[in-house]
Amino acid sequence: MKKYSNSHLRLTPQRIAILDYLEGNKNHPSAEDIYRVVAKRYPTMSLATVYNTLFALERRGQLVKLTIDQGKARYDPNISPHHHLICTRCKTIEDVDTLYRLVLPDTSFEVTESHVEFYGICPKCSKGRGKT
Amino acid sequence: MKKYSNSHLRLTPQRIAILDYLEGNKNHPSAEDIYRVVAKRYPTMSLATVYNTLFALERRGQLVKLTIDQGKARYDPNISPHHHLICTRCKTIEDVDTLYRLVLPDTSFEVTESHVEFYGICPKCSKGRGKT
DNA sequence: ATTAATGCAAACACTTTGCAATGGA
DNA sequence: TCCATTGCAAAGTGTTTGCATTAAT
Repeated sequence: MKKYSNSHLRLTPQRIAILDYLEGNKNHPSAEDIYRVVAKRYPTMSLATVYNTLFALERRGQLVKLTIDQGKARYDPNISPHHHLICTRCKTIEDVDTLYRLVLPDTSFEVTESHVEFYGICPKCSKGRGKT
Repeated sequence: MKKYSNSHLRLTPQRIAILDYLEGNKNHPSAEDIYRVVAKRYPTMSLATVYNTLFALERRGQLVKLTIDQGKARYDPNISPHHHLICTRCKTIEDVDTLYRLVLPDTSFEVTESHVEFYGICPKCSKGRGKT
């Protein structure tokens, strides 16, 4: 929550709960994931409020909406440029902080950002454990 | 259609229409896009049939489902490894055939494939034209 | 003749919207 | 006080499913 304190968000208890959950979160949760957790503490919480808050944060650039999952958005509070490692078996998404210098042959396209997705099998799943 | 002729698909007129439309298509169409086009020629065509065919092709590895668009899958008949250039204004997706050699620091994750997404503004939109 | 594919509608999953009630600033 | 936010429910998208009918092999 601290890192968001200077935002111009109206700090309702619901938003504080969401911000607290998101702070430093590396799980790339979906709206539903977030809802499930914060609803425990705030039983009146509605999914619409979660979406509302996520949208507000996204608009302020304090959150990144990932389109990695088909049909379900995942949210990433880590706004520094980074990439993702996606296990195709257990669907876990992990951060990759390596900086890749990717040069595009087509110079007439103004690239503002780039994102690398690595697909494969994570160590857990390789060992036959994984699969949620 | 020719390139799919050796697949084990039951070749119904509907599938032939879809395969014809997909052949060499560079537009990364959604299921709805495909439906709109093929339904002109086959008025009885149903969206479920489009999904059915897309799934069959995907399962056979003759088509790639892209998760670039939030909430709407896009399909790519180009199955050779390549990357994408996405205009954030007009949402156009263009292919990038450059081969990037991306080395991952984490060696315990078995990377099977990687995909680079470049976001930015395409030439058309830069010139103030774009925006569909 | 077999059996997969079609097409319709209904079901689903995720997200957005409308709006009266609430409560931060 | 004022106006953004909440929470509920309803509506909106995109996708999947069930099932009787149809048709490719």
